[in-house]
Amino acid sequence: MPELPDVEGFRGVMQRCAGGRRVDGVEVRDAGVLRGVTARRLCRELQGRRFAQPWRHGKWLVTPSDGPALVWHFGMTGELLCAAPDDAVEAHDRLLITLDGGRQLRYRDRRKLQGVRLAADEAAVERILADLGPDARGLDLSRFLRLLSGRRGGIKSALTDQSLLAGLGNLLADEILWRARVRPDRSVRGLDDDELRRVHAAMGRVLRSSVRAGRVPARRGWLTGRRDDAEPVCPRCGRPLASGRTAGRRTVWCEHCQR
DNA sequence: TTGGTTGTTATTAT
DNA sequence: AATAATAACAACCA
Repeated sequence: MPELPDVEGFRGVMQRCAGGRRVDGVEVRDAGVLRGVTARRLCRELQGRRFAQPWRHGKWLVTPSDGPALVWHFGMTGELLCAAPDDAVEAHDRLLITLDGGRQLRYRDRRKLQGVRLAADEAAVERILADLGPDARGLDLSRFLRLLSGRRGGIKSALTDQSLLAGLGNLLADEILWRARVRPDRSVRGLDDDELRRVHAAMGRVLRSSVRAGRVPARRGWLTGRRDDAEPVCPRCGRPLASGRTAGRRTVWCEHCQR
């Protein structure tokens, strides 16, 4: 799941559940989600700390405290939940953080492709996020055009390159390009001004709706709502959708609508 | 059993 | 130097 909109949702969960709260207990149920920190040290460093305002960059969530910060990445299957401590713990709840005031933050992740890091200070956070481009949300047109100018290679691989701009994943990239009527395998250099503007405008609209929904919505009017159908058709023209591999990922597009 | 999956990273190739 | 392709990571589902 987690692309920019999902992580933005987790930021909200974090803020509502843990903002201003103190850590009363930490339970690591599966240390496989800890990156560069042992369960012992995580518990020791976090115990008694008070969470401050969480923030997001791309697909990363940073949750500072009056001590160290936690830096979260959700991989393909991670999520952050706010629970009551006596709610049943599920099989993939890997980390439980009990807060004062009677709530519990839970990191649930089936595949454990990413996880949680501990950053001692702001500089350590910056080091973790150092290779990311600017956040895709709120990127204005002129900055967007500047980022893409001189870029070789395909538009989809550019959009999903986190070091170029941060936050877009496979579903968002396909959705944006479908909306902009641009084929995913087009080279960036081959796109004219109008096409680039359309991609930027589609990015803005898709992100706005997706952030509101907390995910890329699988609505029937969206490509994302069709791509997993047995015989998917374009929501715009009704013709069968094409599917293949671009930038190493499954890619779905409409041969008729996207040029 | 095999293939596929919304994530990143390392390695190799172009 | 940049980009692209591939496998690996891990777990599950069809």
